[in-house]
Amino acid sequence: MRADDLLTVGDVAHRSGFAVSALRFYEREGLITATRTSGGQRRYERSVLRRLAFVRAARNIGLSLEEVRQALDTLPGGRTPTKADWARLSKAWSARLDEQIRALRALREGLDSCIGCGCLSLRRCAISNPSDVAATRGVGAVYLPRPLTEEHGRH
Amino acid sequence: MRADDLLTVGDVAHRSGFAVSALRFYEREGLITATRTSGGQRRYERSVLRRLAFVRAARNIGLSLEEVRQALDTLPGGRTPTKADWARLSKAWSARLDEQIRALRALREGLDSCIGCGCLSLRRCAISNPSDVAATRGVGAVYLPRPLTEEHGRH
DNA sequence: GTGGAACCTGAAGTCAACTTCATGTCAAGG
DNA sequence: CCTTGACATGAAGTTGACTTCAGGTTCCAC
Repeated sequence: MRADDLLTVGDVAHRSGFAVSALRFYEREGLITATRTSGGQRRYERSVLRRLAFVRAARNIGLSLEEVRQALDTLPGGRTPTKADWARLSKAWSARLDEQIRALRALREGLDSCIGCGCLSLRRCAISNPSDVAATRGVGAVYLPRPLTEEHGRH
Repeated sequence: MRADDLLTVGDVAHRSGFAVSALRFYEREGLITATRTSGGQRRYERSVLRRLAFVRAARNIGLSLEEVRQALDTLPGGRTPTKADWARLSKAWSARLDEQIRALRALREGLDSCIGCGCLSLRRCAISNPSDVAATRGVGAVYLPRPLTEEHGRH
């Protein structure tokens, strides 16, 4: 960290928990931006940390990078995102999580009714037929998040 | 379908909802087996359908193919699996689903407490720190299933 | 006995989200 | 000034779960 309050990739990696390679990747994908030194090295504003916190949170909820990018794009260009911005975005996540939980419960419900019956029929078993599960609830695609990783904790 | 009750790949693909290419892949991976005609074409026993129902169900729960393979390997070699066999295998899923639901709820809980607060801090926010969420509940790795796909319905 | 759908194989491609590599440049403490 | 750790780049590799491709073979209803 240096006198002016710009951060190097190393700083940002350390403080965000993302690998340097991931930061470069995110930049290519348009999720974050950086200024450059005269020598071409990246320098980040402090606000990138919040943006990255957003990215991590969204990824944990199960959004793809593309979705994260789109969400970030709806943030007002110039100014720092406000609480209202954050609330708007996280509200959508809430519904998404509800949906995910609902889908899992439906699956669990089906499992309970299947355990011991040994049905596992391609036609009848709800566990083997998740699209039916979703369909009977009148919902379209059901998205569940990728596995939560542990890799990013204290280190 | 032919007189003897062996099924062709096409039959199995049609009735299981898996693509022919997936069936060949599963065979290479040791999830299913097939006999061959004198000409080298695959012929499946009817029981492969139940096995595939298991695969689909397990995948929906969120197991990797490797895990599915291991589970299937515990099935008794010679005889046809009984209901009890299938029940034993699917019983473990219940805990797994519970764990997944629990993890999602923890996430959702954190989200609720975050909405509107705009915290999104890398250090403080539970949504940005799922490993903490998992840790405080005293559980190890938290696995969530891959997205449920719709592709497999009527067609 | 034949036409054509269905089948065969190994190799390569796909997708997401990154990581790793090879090779070369920058920055700053001593 | 110089060393050396941090940084730069584009290209290629990784993983899981398949799909697609190219080029040939089999099956079986007519």
